[in-house]
Amino acid sequence: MTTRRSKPTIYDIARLSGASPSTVSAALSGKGPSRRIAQGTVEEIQRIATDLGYSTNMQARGLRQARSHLVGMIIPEHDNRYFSTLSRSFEAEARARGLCPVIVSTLRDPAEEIRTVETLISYQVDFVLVAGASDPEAISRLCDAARKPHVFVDLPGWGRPSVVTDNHLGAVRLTEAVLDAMPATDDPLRGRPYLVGGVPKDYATARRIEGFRASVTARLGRCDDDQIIACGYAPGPAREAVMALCGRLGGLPAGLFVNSLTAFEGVLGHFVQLPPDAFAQTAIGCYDYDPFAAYLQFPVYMVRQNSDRLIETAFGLIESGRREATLVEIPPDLVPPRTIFRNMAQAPKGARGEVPTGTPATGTPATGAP
Amino acid sequence: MTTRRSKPTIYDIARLSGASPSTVSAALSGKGPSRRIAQGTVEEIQRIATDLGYSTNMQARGLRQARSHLVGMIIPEHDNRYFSTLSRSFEAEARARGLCPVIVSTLRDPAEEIRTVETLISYQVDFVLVAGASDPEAISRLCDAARKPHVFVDLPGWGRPSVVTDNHLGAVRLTEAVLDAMPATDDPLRGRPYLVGGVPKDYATARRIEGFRASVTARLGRCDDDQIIACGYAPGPAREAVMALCGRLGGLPAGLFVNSLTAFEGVLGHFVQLPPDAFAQTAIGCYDYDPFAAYLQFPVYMVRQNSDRLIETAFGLIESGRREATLVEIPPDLVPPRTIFRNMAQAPKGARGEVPTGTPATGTPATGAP
DNA sequence: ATGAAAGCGCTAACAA
DNA sequence: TTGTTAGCGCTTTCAT
Repeated sequence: MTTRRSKPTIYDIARLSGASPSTVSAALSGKGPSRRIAQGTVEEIQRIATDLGYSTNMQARGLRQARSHLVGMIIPEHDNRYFSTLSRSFEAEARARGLCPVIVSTLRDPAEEIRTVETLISYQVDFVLVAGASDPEAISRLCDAARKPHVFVDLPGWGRPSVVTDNHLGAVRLTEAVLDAMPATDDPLRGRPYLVGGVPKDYATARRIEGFRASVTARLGRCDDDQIIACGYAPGPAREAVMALCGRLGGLPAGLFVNSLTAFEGVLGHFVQLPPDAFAQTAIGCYDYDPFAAYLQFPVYMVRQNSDRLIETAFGLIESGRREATLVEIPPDLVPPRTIFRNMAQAPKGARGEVPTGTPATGTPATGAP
Repeated sequence: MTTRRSKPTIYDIARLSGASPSTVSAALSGKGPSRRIAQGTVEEIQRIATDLGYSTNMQARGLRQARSHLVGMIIPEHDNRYFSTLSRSFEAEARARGLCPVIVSTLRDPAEEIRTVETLISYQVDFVLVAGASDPEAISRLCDAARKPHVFVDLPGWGRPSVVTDNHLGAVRLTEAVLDAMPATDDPLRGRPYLVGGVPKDYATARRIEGFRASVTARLGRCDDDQIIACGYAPGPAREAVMALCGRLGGLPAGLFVNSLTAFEGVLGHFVQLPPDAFAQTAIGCYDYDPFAAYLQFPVYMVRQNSDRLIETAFGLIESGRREATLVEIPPDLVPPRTIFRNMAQAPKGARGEVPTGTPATGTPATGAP
């Protein structure tokens, strides 16, 4: 094959095959049968195309068809195991449909969110999934103006098709696990569980707080406002918040519900300062799952959202063409700790007694021990 | 603003403003000055555009300009802290240039790599960054045929512009940290460090093995082949490999160099089966960094690659127009453990004596302790 | 300082 | 079974 000076087009193939451009186009996009092109012609055209290293110019096709076969998703950040898992699911689902996934993060910046959605629209993406948006309504306005189908994931849009985790259920399960694991204390302040992290105006956080409150109230009779410390998602403030809390209580609380992985990173930033036995009297849970976080020194209960189902459902909503208010809730899983505390026989003083059972935390089931 | 039946184009704006489409085009793409359009005209056009909610159709622009303003990057997987950090850097760099980032993962499947590159090319991406490719030469052939500038990141391409971490240096540093932390043992087999994970034919793994061997040989006089267990990147095989190793040695080795985060996930899958004091006599290091992995029960030394510099440099190479063989190596950082073992005063029996210093492992510096 | 016209590569109607 | 034609929305000469 000689080096061409520019990319081959269907006109090159038309010339070489003696067929017309439209025949080439049809043959190359699998429309041979419906256009009833002769088998031989199709094969000849394909052969030449392969020879030439031809590939369809998707911009031209997209311009003509008024769509792009691109599908967009916006997420707050890439380097977060929850969102990167959503990305994985989104890619799989897009590919299964022959679409090209475009995943862009917004760093939780509302202005960046808007700009990103505008960009995706100007590339004529076929539709967009919006995960963890901070201003859903602004996004919906934009998409509506451009007639872009869109579905909210993780955080619901107002009166829009949305698919979210059953945050209430997840929070209840996590809170109950923490309550079960909490040691009894006489100290009235340290004896209560606390929730740290999240943005109260976010639907997800609000629902989790409700679940937390409900569980705590059911178990302990009450849940006070100072048990809720919604200091945002970022690690820094979460670290400060936990530090302040520990200062206030004179030590770690008996129970801690951390509301996101990023907040948990911050919490660990404080924990690293504490002596090892500080954790013996504390039960810890984290909403969202990260395999490494599941292996920390102290047992951590985690909530794993069902990424595949969230995304599948979102694609389903898009394809159903729904535009009315719809809120689908997907139940998450509670993942018990997978720490070395599992083997109780050799557990050091200070380790607590639960032997977690339940499903393994990663795909690789733990079999056989020495 | 009334609801339009389809997206407004420059022709709508032309009609409304009385200007011609070409004037509108120029005014809207900042070419007012060079085309010397009257200030007033430009402003009027912009006003109407805003009114209409106009946004450029990038497919049409791209078709005309024979480029897309899209830039592609392929990575092996999204849900891996190393690659997701590369994604973050890539996005930042793309945005700084007014380009739209398209990041697609290939799940380490060579066929998927090829398909993905073909897809990116058919969307006329301006250039592509290739991270962690398993078949760089095939990718280069494709890109060359399409005259697509491309740079390899993380794993070099053969005779192509590439920017990689200084794997040798990183491995030497990590190995030395492990060697320093290794307890002395009489057992000749357990007393040696082992390297687990990676693909020997990968350049990165090969260089790391070289570094490992060099350090081990310098310190211990020799390094045998059975100390290198390159069982791939996936968690499952890594878990099996470590399990087998422990079986062979009758316990954990004194030193363990894990060659990737995914392999480390597998290693932990085995560790979870072991009694807590099993780790007292082992020094552990992991190539690549994950904040949660940095907080595990036992101290873990980690190598953090400089994502921002890798990506910046890659963009630089693209922009310089280089096509010849170039290999830029970026030195990585050694991140000391940030475990609760830091506070030595209260460290339990079995904890080792180093108080790690050096740079904090996350962006949030650890200040003030209770 | 601005307009007219051509054309990027493709597909969809309509002819034949 | 295939070819002809028009046009998607934009940018870019070239004219004025």
